Amino acid sequence: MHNMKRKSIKKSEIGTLKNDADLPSKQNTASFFEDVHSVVRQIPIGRVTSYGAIAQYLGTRMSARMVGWAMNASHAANPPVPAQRVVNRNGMLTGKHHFSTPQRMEELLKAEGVEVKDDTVIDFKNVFWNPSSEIAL
DNA sequence: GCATTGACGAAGG
DNA sequence: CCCTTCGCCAATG
Repeated sequence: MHNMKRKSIKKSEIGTLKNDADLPSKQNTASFFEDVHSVVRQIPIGRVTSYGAIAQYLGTRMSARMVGWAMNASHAANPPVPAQRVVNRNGMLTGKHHFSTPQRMEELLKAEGVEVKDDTVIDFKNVFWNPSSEIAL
């Protein structure tokens, strides 16, 4: 989104995050959150993707851990980010504890038509959405 | 400035 | 097939 401001992530949420313009060597940090959020917002309803897939799509320059870490700030992003559609490589809802309630993530997914059992997405590979191959550049 | 942690993932045992 | 180790990069104590 052209109008997306780099402050889509509140500094208070990130902590000591400074203005990216003031950090020449780290100017990608702030935009990294935007990139992650942008990708996650493109995940179709009823589909899910993984942290690693997003990392790979954005370029192998950072690890999948940074994607998960970035998601921590997603709740403050605007427009909202459907964080429930991002699970780990096994389709497990590893980020459930970061929602309002531990069961909230599963509820959201089921409401979208994604079957979940035992904190894992059923038929994961079938509902998996790979940004690297699904997003047309 | 070093050690630990983290919504991860791949590799090795 | 389960568990441990390591790499990844930034934040935190």
